[in-house]
Amino acid sequence: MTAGFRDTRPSPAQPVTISDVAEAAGVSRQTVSNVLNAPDRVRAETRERVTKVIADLGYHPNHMARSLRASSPRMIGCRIQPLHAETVAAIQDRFLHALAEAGQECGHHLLLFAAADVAAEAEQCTALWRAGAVSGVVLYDITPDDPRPGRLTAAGVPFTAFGRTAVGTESYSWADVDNTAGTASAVDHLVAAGHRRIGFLGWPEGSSAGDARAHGWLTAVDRHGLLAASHRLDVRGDDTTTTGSRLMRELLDRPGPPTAVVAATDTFAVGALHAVRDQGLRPGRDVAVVGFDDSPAAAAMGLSSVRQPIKEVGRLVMAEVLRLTGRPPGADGEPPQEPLHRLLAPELVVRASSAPSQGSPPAGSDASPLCL
Amino acid sequence: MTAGFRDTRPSPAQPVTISDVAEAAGVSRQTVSNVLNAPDRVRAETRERVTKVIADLGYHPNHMARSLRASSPRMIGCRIQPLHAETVAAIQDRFLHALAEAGQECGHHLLLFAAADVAAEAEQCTALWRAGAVSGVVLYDITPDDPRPGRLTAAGVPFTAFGRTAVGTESYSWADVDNTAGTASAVDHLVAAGHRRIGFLGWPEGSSAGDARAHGWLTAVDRHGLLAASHRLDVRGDDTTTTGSRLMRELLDRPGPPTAVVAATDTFAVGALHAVRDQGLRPGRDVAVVGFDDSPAAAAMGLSSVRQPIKEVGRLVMAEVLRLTGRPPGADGEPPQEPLHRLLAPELVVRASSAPSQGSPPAGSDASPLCL
DNA sequence: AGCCTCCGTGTGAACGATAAAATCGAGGGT
DNA sequence: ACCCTCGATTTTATCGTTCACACGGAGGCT
Repeated sequence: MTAGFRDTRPSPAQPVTISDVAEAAGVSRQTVSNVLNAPDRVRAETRERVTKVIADLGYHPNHMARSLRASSPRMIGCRIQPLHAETVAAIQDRFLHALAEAGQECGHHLLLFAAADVAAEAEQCTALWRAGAVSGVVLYDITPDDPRPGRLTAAGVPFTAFGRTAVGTESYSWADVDNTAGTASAVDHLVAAGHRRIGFLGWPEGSSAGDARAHGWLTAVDRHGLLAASHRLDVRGDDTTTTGSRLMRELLDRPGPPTAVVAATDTFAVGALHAVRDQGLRPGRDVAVVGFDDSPAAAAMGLSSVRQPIKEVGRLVMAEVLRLTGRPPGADGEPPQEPLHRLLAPELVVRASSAPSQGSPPAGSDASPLCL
Repeated sequence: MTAGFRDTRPSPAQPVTISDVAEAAGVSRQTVSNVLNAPDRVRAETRERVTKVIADLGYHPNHMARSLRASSPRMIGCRIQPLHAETVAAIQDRFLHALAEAGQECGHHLLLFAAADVAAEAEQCTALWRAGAVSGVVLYDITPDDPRPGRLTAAGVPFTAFGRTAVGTESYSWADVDNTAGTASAVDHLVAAGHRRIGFLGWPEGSSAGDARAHGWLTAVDRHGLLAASHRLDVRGDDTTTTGSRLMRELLDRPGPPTAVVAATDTFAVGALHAVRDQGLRPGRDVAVVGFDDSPAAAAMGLSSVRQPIKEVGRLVMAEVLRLTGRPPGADGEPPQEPLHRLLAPELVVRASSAPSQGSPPAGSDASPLCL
């Protein structure tokens, strides 16, 4: 049934405290504390003795006690969203992982909570902060008219956002991927490959990232003087492969069909690839496709895609929220800290779906053959 | 730059404590505490007065202080994995959300951390528990020879797993989806539809869920007396649509090709659907396909799929780990608690990819038309 | 009247850790 | 011999909350 009746000593029934260590080492509590927090104040000999006892007893400083004393919980709050779409999900996963990893390096952990909607999320954030359970919070998936930044600012909760609203972005800290530059670089790449009619597949207007991606496509097409040829090749729908397929078929059926498309997500792009092949066209040779997000599926299928530096965003956002919580801005006369506004450049990963003419790439190259 | 220079009162620079409330209400700390934790011990009149002051001052009990006093952090630890495959990711998202939601109902939160591998994860779990940062931990994505349950048991860390190892399952608490029953029900469904040669697409041996799904297919096929016709139709590879496609093509090229396949994941299944259509066959009519996980993609594409009751698993796992942490098993003479072993039945969601003969289903039915 | 009980409230201690201040001993300068 | 400094360590106080107990007054019972 259970392992053994009397454990040797690996799992102490009573957790070992700093006093236990002090007693065992023949010093006072504070000396043990100094060994851990200010080793230079302790004589080398004593330090070694205490360190050994700490290891022997398996002592770990109590997180709650430390947080209480420092009145800093060393926790960053973050909501986990229910599964909306596949794309969001994939990003959420990677973002949360990046946050957790970045926080861990400075001894901070992630406190995850669920909330029904953004209003409930803002309330939760405020409550958690007031209760001293988190020193700050992270927001993501920001919509243009998102109420969260405003409410948290009003409540005085330190936070940093991945993404930004349409207005008021100067008053809070955020980091965002330059979606506009992402789709623009995709267009540049396609133009350089000789394409002149370049379509766009994306969400309907109303999302922050989506609108920026559409805008990047539009301005880049215009900049290359291809607006007249391309501006009718802008189609929108919800983010599924099915819709991507349908939209692409529509485009190909038009009088002046595109020779290349930029998709707002890999999901759209995968759907588009199917549609291309359905029409008996060769993806990458007859019609080029570039996706967005560089999902595992893109790598597997040889789909060119714009890679978001999610890990970097996570690091930045975590670093910023920690900076904000470092010294509360309410403190005496201190000048209020300048909020962070950072736009990170995404990176276009070229694969077979948009560069078949590359010939046989060297082994291990990212431009793997298109196998659909 | 910043909103205002002197906030009216919404964000108190100094957090309001229980003593502040006590002073403002003209009672002692303990009375305020009683109002919150044992209202029946306080006279109604006093209770109302204190409650009002609490609301006015916006008092929230300090989480850290409460945890320290109770020596129970009301936190459950859980690792977040880096993105392995798409399938894992989708499940991870939903599982973490289910956990967070279930925990919230009893005032518990999720502490997320990153770890390079299972060994590091076990170490982190132990450290977090020793440090009193979590009252217990949750494991998931368990492999047959997973070292985590053993190590955590040895360290005395309360935990519950989503999934189980090959041996020793009786000594720890777990909940799992009955993967075997899932693929078996898919086979039953296909047999009922008249299929006799039923293939299987899955991972190579070595994963817990994967082996169980393969086993379910095999035993069900055998039970229906179709082993001879089907046993050579078992193909394996990594979990990508590309591989799914390739494997399906292989199956269809064989002498006695399958008229239906059961896939270990929706990813395999989506790939299989592509291959079917490539051969000029009609998915659902000529060749039936059933996936696993009921991902959003499956719903969108009309792919029949076995749905895992993730939400229910999350609730169960959270409830169990809270039960385990309720009273430490090390306490005096108390009989050790019986660990939980629970197998949850998945549910087959039939859609067009395996039941085209259903004709036009009533509007809103799950058996939506197959649009690939 | 005297004693016990019960109810509402207040006081002291403790949870485990750490910042700040006090203490102690050794050495150095005059 | 005295004072001073300096480094190593201990003592004291504190973070915000809750448990265990003490206290005082009202009421009932003998």
